Amino acid sequence: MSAPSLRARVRSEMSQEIKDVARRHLATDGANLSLRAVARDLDIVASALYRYFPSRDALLTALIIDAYDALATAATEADAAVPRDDLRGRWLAVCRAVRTWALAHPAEYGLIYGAPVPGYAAPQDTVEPASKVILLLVDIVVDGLGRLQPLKASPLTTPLRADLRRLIEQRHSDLLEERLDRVLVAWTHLFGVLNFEVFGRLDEMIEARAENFDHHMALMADLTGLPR
Amino acid sequence: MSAPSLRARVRSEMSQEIKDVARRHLATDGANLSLRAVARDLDIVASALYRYFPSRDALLTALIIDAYDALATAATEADAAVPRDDLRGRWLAVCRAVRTWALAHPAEYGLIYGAPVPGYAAPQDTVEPASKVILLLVDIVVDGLGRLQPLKASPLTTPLRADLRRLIEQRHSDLLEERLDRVLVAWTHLFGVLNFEVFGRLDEMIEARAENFDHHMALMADLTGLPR
DNA sequence: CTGGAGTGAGAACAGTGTTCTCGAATAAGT
DNA sequence: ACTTATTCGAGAACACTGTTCTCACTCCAG
Repeated sequence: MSAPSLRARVRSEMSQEIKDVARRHLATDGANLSLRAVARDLDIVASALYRYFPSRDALLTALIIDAYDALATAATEADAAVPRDDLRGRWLAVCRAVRTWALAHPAEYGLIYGAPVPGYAAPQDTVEPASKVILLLVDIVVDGLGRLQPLKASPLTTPLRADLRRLIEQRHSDLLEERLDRVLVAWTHLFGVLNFEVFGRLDEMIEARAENFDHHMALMADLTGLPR
Repeated sequence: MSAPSLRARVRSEMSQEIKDVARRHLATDGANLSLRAVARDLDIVASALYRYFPSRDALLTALIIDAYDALATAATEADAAVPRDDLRGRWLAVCRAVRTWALAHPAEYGLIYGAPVPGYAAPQDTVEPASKVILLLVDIVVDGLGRLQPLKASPLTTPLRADLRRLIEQRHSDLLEERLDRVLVAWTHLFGVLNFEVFGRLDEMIEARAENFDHHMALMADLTGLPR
């Protein structure tokens, strides 16, 4: 669409460069990101950053959104690379992609799945990319309707069933509440294992991390009723 | 024993008071804890804090240790209040106690189960209280040996089995590798749900939080083979 | 060609963790 | 009981931080 106005182009390039440097600092300093240090690396004075991001929080928010997006595309691409009817293959591919990304970018993972800073309200821009992974898992199960294994009974209480019903109607898929429940269990577990692994809670306990992860996610596939 | 030397007593009282104030600040400011703000609340100058804690990190470490201890005793007491042979009752009591504590102290929970700051190595003092919850869960299962339900097959790879074997021998209990594996799955899941709930990832998804939690942990009890 | 917008530099302000020095108070040793 | 040593808090100082303002300079549009 017409001229991106050279100035606008170098501007977005500069924004990108700032985020890249900030990301690099994130990896070593964690969430205590120093604007002045970022500026130094860019041979720029700190106040100049404010032409691109109105505050430190805004920069962090941009990094958070980027992280969600990167994770989502990694998972989506992994899913797309597996034949549609290989449900377990897709399931494992998505889970492994999430893990691979998380291990490759621990600081950014911590930014989005660690403890949020109190008072920092996640902007609306983050909710859509944040829900991408669970939607992928749901899609896999939906694609398997008719071939899924029956679930061992585990009764849902009425209020919980209502929550599930609401979620199903929002996306107007036609899953049973029990089935969606299991997907949510699996989704919860996925990030439970990853938090433990990325945050170092498995150190000196489990050495066979990859095997452990695959095993956990296979159990979750069973629990969800994916056919073998 | 003997004389706690009045000076040592007021010293430990002061340390306690500092931690209390710091805890209060933690709840509102998150991990960016300001020493000077804490000092102000105590009508003390910031440098005076260094008589009690050699650095800000040291104060945070003390808070972390306290948090682990508080969580561990909450869980232990909950377990002790249920008849020994009511395995599922004990299981649910422990899980609920962890949840209750986490929801009552979200900032401290985030401190110990959120993303760790890079470069901050958890001191040795934290590993023992940190493993208390999983040990409680293991104990419940061990107390049920002979009454446990057989596990649906889900083969363990050799390296993973070796990890589990090593853990079993460290504590010289006589669990099967498969059984310990399920306890670890349940343990992982416990903190997976709690991270989601405490860090707000269930907002606008699940309203029936308590029911959801109980349901998840009951599923984990099933998966571990606790008799009904 | 000229006004206006976009950009970066620099100074300034309030806040931070940390170190050091210096009196005052308290405990310990003789 | 008197002196010596230790502990404590205050205060100043240093090197940082995020943020705001003002001031030049450059670029593009009318």
